[in-house]
Amino acid sequence: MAAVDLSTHPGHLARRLQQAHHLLWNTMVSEEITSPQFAVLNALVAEPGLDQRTVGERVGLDRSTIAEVIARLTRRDLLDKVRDPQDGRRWLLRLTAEGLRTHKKLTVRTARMNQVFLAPLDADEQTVFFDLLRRVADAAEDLRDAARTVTAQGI
Amino acid sequence: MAAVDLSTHPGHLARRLQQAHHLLWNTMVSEEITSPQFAVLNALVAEPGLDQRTVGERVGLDRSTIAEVIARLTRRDLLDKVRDPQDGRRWLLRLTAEGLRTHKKLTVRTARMNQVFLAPLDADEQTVFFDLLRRVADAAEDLRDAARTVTAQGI
DNA sequence: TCATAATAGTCAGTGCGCTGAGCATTCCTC
DNA sequence: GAGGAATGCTCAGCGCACTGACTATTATGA
Repeated sequence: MAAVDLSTHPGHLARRLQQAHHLLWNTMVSEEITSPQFAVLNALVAEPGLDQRTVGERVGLDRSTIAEVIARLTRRDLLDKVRDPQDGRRWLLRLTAEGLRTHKKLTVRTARMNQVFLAPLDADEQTVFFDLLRRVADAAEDLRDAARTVTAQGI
Repeated sequence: MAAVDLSTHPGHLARRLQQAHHLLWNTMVSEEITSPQFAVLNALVAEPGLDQRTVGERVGLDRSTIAEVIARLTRRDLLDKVRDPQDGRRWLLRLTAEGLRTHKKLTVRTARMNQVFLAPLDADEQTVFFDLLRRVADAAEDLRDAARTVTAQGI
């Protein structure tokens, strides 16, 4: 009887928002390529030859997750991994021709999907929506980085 | 060269928001009980004796996922499953004393966490934030339901 | 009443996302 | 130049989340 109203819980809303997005993505963009996979393709269009860790940083995925995502994209022949001759620890990543084509195709569909997704909001509200979302996410990420620095110092 | 700015993609922002939330949850609420697990406990505090499918509906999880979440909570002795004597297909769910205690404890911590999470926004902005998030998520869920109805009719 | 449909739940398979441990390579410093 | 720290990556393990196929049970209706 002390139950809480989940609709005032940002975490619950964030999860529902992502589920809704995932569903729309599957029907309007692609059933093969996921949204995080598209983010990786996009990062490599912007900066070809990035290493794995940096790509992960760009799209917000940790080292383990980015490795799996990249493995799937490589399996689909959408990108190539090459050892960095300057640093034998790094894999340098680059889209294949097929990867470029896929990125181009999905960019168009993604734009369409975003319109549908945001249709309930008018233009001003969309601007506010992005602003608020970004500010909350950025602040929480700063908290994380701060916590990591502190624990890394053994405090 | 035709790369897109991901910060204008609601799906990407939703994912980052959830990651940020997950992290804060782990540090401020619990490393054992996850946010979806708490949502299930909460639903059963509000309505004890619900069946699995209905709980899933309340918290926004499909039948497969809710089954796993409930299995974990059962393993931790936070809830009991009993066959419905009226309908042998159903499992009726009810919190244990331990489950109730855990819910109570986490409710307090969750409130604290939400304050920190939303701290970057002032009170008015928080209201707008919830409103926009809810409207987008609701609309997308309606789209899903519509799509399901249509495909179920074989159109 | 008896076949069929609908419903609740399980199971297998795929993918995202995290932590912690471990390996190889490179960098730094003495 | 050699030892130790830092870095890039992999691997194992856990948990969320979905679909599609399956089982068991109940409901429906000719």
